[in-house]
Order: sequence, then C-alpha cells, then structure tokens
Amino acid sequence: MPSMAQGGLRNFTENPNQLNRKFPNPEAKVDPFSRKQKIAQHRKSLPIASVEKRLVDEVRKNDTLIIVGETGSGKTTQLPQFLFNAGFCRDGRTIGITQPRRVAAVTVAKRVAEECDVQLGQRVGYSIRFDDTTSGSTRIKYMTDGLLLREALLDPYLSKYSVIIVDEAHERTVHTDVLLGLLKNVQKARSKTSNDRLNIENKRTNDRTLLDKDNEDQAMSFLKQCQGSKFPPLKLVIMSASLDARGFSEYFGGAKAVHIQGRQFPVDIFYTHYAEPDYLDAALITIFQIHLEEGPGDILVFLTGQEEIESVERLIKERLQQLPEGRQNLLTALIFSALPSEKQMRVFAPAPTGFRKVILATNIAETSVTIPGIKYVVDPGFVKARSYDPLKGMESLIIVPTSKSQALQRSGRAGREGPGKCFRLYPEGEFEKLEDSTKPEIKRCNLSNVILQLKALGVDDILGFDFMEKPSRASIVKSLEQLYLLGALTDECKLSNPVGHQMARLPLDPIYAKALILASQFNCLEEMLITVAMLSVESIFFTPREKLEEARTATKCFSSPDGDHLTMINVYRASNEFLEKKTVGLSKEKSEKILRKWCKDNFINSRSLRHARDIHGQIQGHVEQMGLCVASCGDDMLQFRRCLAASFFINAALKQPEGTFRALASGQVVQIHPSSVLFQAKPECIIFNELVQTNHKYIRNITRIDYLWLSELAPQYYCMQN
DNA sequence: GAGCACTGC
Repeated sequence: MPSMAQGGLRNFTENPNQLNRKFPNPEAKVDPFSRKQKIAQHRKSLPIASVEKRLVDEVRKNDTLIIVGETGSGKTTQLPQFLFNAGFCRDGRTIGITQPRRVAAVTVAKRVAEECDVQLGQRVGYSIRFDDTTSGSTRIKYMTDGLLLREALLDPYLSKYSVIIVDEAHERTVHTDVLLGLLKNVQKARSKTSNDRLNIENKRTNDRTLLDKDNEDQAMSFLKQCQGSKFPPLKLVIMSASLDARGFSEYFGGAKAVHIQGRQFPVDIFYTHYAEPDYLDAALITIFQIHLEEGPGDILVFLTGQEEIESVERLIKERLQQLPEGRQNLLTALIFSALPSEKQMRVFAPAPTGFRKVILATNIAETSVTIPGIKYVVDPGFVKARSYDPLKGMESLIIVPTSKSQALQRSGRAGREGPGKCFRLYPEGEFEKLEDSTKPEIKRCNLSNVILQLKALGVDDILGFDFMEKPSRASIVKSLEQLYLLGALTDECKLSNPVGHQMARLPLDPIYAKALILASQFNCLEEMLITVAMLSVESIFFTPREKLEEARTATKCFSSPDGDHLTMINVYRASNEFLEKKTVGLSKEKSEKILRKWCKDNFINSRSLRHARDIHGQIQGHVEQMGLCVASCGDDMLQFRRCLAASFFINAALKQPEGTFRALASGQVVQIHPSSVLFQAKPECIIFNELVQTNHKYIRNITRIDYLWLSELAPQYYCMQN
C-alpha cells in the first residue's frame, strides 16, 4: 500500500478557469419571517426574477423558445408561474411542464403549489404513472415526459395545453427525443387548424422539398384523426442546461434562444499531471488525500457500478485501520439504484460531529439524487453505459469515458452549498478530448417500443420521421422486423387490428404486451399478468455479498425447477398470501410496513415488488377493458410454459456440449446469468427475456421448454428448422 | 458466479 505521504505527493494542477461565479446564498440570510414572506423573498432573489417580463414577451412573440438556464436559475419553478400570471391559461387551457424523472415532477409541483399558496391538485398539480394529483382546475401541470407521450395517444392535438415546457431537454432521454418530434408535429398541425384546411390541400400540390412533404404528411395524419377541430396554436418552450442551444434551435427551424444565469458556488477543478493506470487506486489515494489535507466537508466519489463501489468501500476500511487513531474519523456511505431504499437513505444522514463522510455513488448522484453537504467531488471520468447492437439484438453495459457535460455536471455537485473542489483523475488534456455530450439514448437502445408508439400516433413513415437525431437505419429496420414478427404490423407495415392497437395501449415492452394477448388464448392470463409485471421491474431479489448463504436459503423456497418465470409467480403469490393473512384490517401504511419487513426477511427488494404490484394493477385494468379473459391455468404449468414459448420464441436457446448455450435467432454463444434459478441445471432448450453483454454474454429470466414446441407454436419462424 | 441511470393513459 502506498503511504499517505506518497498519496499526498500526488499532484493536481489547478484549472485557472473557475467553473462558476459566486452568488450569495439567499436562504442563509433570511431571518425568521413568516413562511410566506420567506418564499416571496426567495422568489425575488432568483436570477430568473429579473427577466420575467422579457421571458413572457419572448413566449408571446415566438411559437417556440429555447431557454438555456444554468443550475439554480429557478426556471423550472418560476417560468410556469410567470406564464400563468401573464394569462396563458385564460381560455381554460393548461401549462404542461415535462420532466424526465418522477421525483422531479413531484417535488417541483409541491414547491410551486406552496409558492402559489394553493393546495396541491388545485391550480398546481402533478401527474405521473400511478399517481395523479391533478383536477379540473389544474392549470400548471408537472408530469413525466413519458406520461405526456401516453396522453398524446388519446388526444393527438394535446388540446388541453396552451403551452408545453420540456424541461431538462439536454438529457436527451428517449422520451424527450420522441416528444420533441411529436410536439413539432402537433404544433404544425395546430397552427394549420387555425388556418384554412384547404390551404394545406392546395399547398400539397406545390413544389416542395422532400423533407417538407414528409413533415406535412405527418401533420396531415394528425389532421385526419381530428378533422374539423380548431385549436389555438401551441406554444413550446424547450429548457436545457447545456450551454449549447444550437442543436435545439436548428431543430425548431431557427427558434430563438435566451440565456438565464445560474446560481452556483465556485468549484475549483483539479486534474492529475499524468494519466492514471488504475482509476480505483487513484480514487482511493485522492479520498485519503482530501481527508488528511483538506478542511471539513463530505466527499462524493463517482464510480461505475455496485462491484466497484463495494470494493472501494472495503479498501477504504482497510486503509483506515492503518491511520493514526485520531485520523480514522471517516465514514463510508453507498448509493446505487439497486440498493434497497432503507440503505440508500443512509447517504442523507449527516456524519456525526468530527467525522467526514465519503459517498461512493454511481451516476445516480449525478442528476437523480442530490446529497447535501458535498464539498469535494472525486471524478475518475468513467461511466457504465448501455448500448444496443441491433444486428445481434443484444444490449451491452460497458465502461466508457464520460462526456464533457457529464464531467461538468459531476463537478457542479461540489458547489451547491458553498465553494467546492473537484478532482478529475485524468490530465487536463484528456478532458479536451472527451465528447461534448453523451450520445442521445435513442441512438443506443432497442426501438421497438418507440416505433409502436409512433405508429399508434399515426406516424407511419418511421424512417422519414423528423427525429432530432435519427437512429440508424439498421436499428429502425430491426425493430420494424421484430414488431412484424410479433404480429403488431401488417405486411404493409401498418399497425395491425386489433393486435397492434392493443399492444400499443399497454405500457409494456411490445413483446410482453403480445404475451398477454396470447395468454388469454392459452387460458393463463392470470399467470402472465404476474410474469410481465415482475419482468418489467428491476431484479426482485437482493443478495448482499456478506449474507450470500443466508439469502440463498431464504429464496430457495420460491424457486421453481422450471425456471425464473415460475419463480417470479411464486414470489408474487407468496406476497399476496402474506398480505391477505397478516394485514387484514390494517391501514395501508401499516400493511406496507409489514410487507417491507417480509421482503427484508426473504431477501426481496421491496421497492421492486411494490413497483411490480402497481404495474400488475394497472395492466390488469387495461386487459379487462380490452375484454381479454383473465383466467388461470391452475396447476397446469405445462400450459403456461407453452405460452411462454409461444410468446418469447424469438429468444430461444439450445444447450451446447460445453454447457454454454446458442441463441437460435442470432447464433451467438451465451451463458445463463448466475442470478437465474437454472444457472446450475442447464436444460436442453430454454427461452429467455434479456441478452446483455457485460463480462460475458448473459441471458436472464429463463424458462425450460421443449424444443418441439417452437416449430409447433411459432411455425412462421421455425418451420425451416424442423 | 453477477445487476449504469431513467421512464409508461
């Protein structure tokens, strides 16, 4: 182990350009006025307050406005209030603000309701999946971008909105990108309905570029759905925190962009002199260097995943032992998405007096979670990123360098409460070589879901759709093929009736939606509802490394020799039984509490289970509405496994002599993931749900089937092989 | 022998 003296010698060069200007913290100065006065004073102190009139004017003058707002500008909470006060809801319409994350929609809506001094759900409300607080009088509505996309399926003109504000657009999630394309069409169609429709028909015969024609065709397909409707034009505001607004502006036909200053404390950036051969070791040394040489304040370290986090935690604890007793006042706290929430909460607890806290986090701490008390950030410059290979139909999770904007976002985490320092564990020259921003997710994911949604929205020409950044042709074609194989598309590539339309209505992966439709024919919809709900959430079991054996014994009572799908059904039904027996007459909170305890005892992630139960409830409502028959196959699990084979036939694999498997569709050699109950058993023929490359090509969520069922149940796909 | 982060009328 290098001595601390050596660690202390590790030099960082300081970047002369400070990240941010310094602003006073308004909250710190406020005396104990009444809550209302405090809020009014806070609002006035926000950087955005001084430009209220100008912003309102710009929205009036421009159909689409880009707002670049730095962190702390107040754009998310204030702009909707400005627009409301300026009369943008006068005709009874609503201002909609979309967020990529549920928590953001909820917390911001609560804050704004308080600022407006109204009850949540009255003038101000939020709507997210499973939780809608809006009412007929809601005029400022915060929601997730995915939810607005779903709303568009029912109301293609988004007729209840006068303004839609897309917040955090720079994050470029799939939902944001699809929404931007959709909003562009809606805006075009709404401005057209306010003109003479004949005008469009005439224009169609004129000379236009191919692109214009495509766009207008898309706008027309909306018109066809809502002929005769007349709506006022839709105002769009795109809000982004990235300093470069050019992309958004160009996409929206040269839309005007305005800039609003932020309010952050300065963060000094330090780089290493040389490239680090081992970033974990470098992180470790830097943590101790900060601990021993810097003033008070907690440390946030960005690592790529659970394994790295756990191993760095072990190493910190080991090396701490070797420090003199007075310097051992360093505590570790971990946070990553799969960690049960009770354990996640520990990062928010302040360290006891005299102790410093070091938080080891994945990029969950970059945007999703804000941890107070951070003064130092250690950024090795890597992230685990998902990518998708459409040809192999395989996802991979690989460690890649961060982008510049990600590095900025990470360092900003040190300047939320006071001046901070960020240690980037690479030379400054390397920073310049990083990509400006992370590749938009839409270019890195399976598009089946996106395409099904677009088809349901009346966009038939997917290859011609005006994406801000178009996914590769190969990726689009692969997903079209898959939807065709599932029966969602006709030979003409149109949404099939009723299957395609039913699939689009279900908020599920298309392949799971199809499984439900098939299950109603196999008389096992009850079992399939549970299965797809459980497949739609993060891993249901949580096995901490230190209690591996204990966890194995506890989860054994659920496992089925047939595979993971039946195991999931066993878990779900056991939780039902437990609730029925133990929680009769208890309040909802009490029931949830003892269910959490049951989960803990059984090494089940209670967050995942609750999520699965919510999804189950929602999907059950949908299938009942569709008139599908929710029957159970009882003890006839053969019937259920046949239905799994019929549903997931695209993902079948055969055992090879060495104990690996060969995926039939792509011919790839794959392995059963160690979390599967079939990891040891290795049956001859299986179907699976996920193929992900990490250290190996792993398949997950597996059930054993009979090889002969494939040609019997999916002859269109397997007839040649039999 | 192992799971970046989000999200869905």
